[in-house]
Amino acid sequence: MDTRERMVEVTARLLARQGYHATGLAQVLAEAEAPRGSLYFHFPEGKEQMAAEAVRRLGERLGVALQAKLDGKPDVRSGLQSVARMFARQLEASDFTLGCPVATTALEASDEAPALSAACAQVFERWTSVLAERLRQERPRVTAPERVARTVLSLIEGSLLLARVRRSVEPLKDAEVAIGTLLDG
Amino acid sequence: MDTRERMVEVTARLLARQGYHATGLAQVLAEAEAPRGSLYFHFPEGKEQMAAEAVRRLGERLGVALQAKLDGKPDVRSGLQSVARMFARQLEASDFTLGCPVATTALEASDEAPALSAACAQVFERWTSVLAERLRQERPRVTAPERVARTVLSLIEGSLLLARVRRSVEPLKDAEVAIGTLLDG
DNA sequence: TACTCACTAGACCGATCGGTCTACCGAGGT
DNA sequence: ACCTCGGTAGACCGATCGGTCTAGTGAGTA
Repeated sequence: MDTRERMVEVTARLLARQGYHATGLAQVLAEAEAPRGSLYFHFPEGKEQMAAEAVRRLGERLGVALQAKLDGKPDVRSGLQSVARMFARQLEASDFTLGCPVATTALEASDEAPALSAACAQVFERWTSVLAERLRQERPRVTAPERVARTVLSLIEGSLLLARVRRSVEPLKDAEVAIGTLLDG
Repeated sequence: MDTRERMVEVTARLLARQGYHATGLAQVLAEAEAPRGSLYFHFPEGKEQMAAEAVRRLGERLGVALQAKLDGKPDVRSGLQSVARMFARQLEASDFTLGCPVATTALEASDEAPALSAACAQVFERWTSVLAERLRQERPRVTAPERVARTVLSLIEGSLLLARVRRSVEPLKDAEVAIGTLLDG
């Protein structure tokens, strides 16, 4: 794994856990065992550019996982509920430090780091399309699958936020139930 | 308004807009027109303590507003939908810089600032109870109003996050519809 | 007047921030 | 052998971070 790769990977991990501002370049470089010079060679625009790249990677990785979960289950509903359970497991296993990998960064960036914010928006957009596409495919007659997808994503994001702060997976369990209501109720 | 008051007020405003790490003491002190010494007189534990106080204030303020909205509408459903619309208005009016006033801080604090994180948790708890209480009162037979309240709060928080990042109130409009489904569907 | 004490005022601290700069290394081409 | 050049290495920069410290101020009390 080359230096650039290691830097992106480390940054991604740190962004997911502690967000943008709490992640210093010194920490990234130490964990990636890379010198400072390499950072500005690979990312001429500096920290924000590297973070944007890391966010895109996190987004794609989770996008693929999401796709897989949805394809691996008989219907969208159970697929989404299994996603909620996956997040619950991840939260507990990480002592409530790993929720949505980009949420913290997305909020931090939203009014001072346009490039980073754009990367986050792009990631959310992708997740929404994955979900909407699967909805369209399973339920051809549903109107506005994008809206349904966005609503479910909102619910999951919100419950991840509450769960993390509360240090309890209850909000995710509630969301799991609510997903059923939203899709079929 | 005394010095302490001004500091809390300024901190609250800045936390809502830019979060915890992006809010430096220098900025707070400048905007509050207070000297550095006063900060550590009023908040011996420093920045985190002051931020926790500001978060509690933000929480109570929004809690009261929430209560008022719910009491001022004929039923919980229309009350909550009006809350969603209020947030949509606020987001647009602020050029998408003002969503949930504590969400950014809550995520940032969740794994490195326990006192601050606790204040955030407390705030979310309060909002949940306000909503649950109103639910219990309007629909005595509903089971687990706390769960319903938490679910709706998750949905609103998530849609505020998406809306802010997307710079569009669409997610909030979708949430408004979904609130109806969750409560009555 | 003299003493107290809650509070203001801001100089100062070491640490860390993100970013720049120059020197260097080493594989590939000629 | 020599040069080029993609990339490493890390010293160094000014700015800013949160926090500490001492001096001073001013209203209240005896």
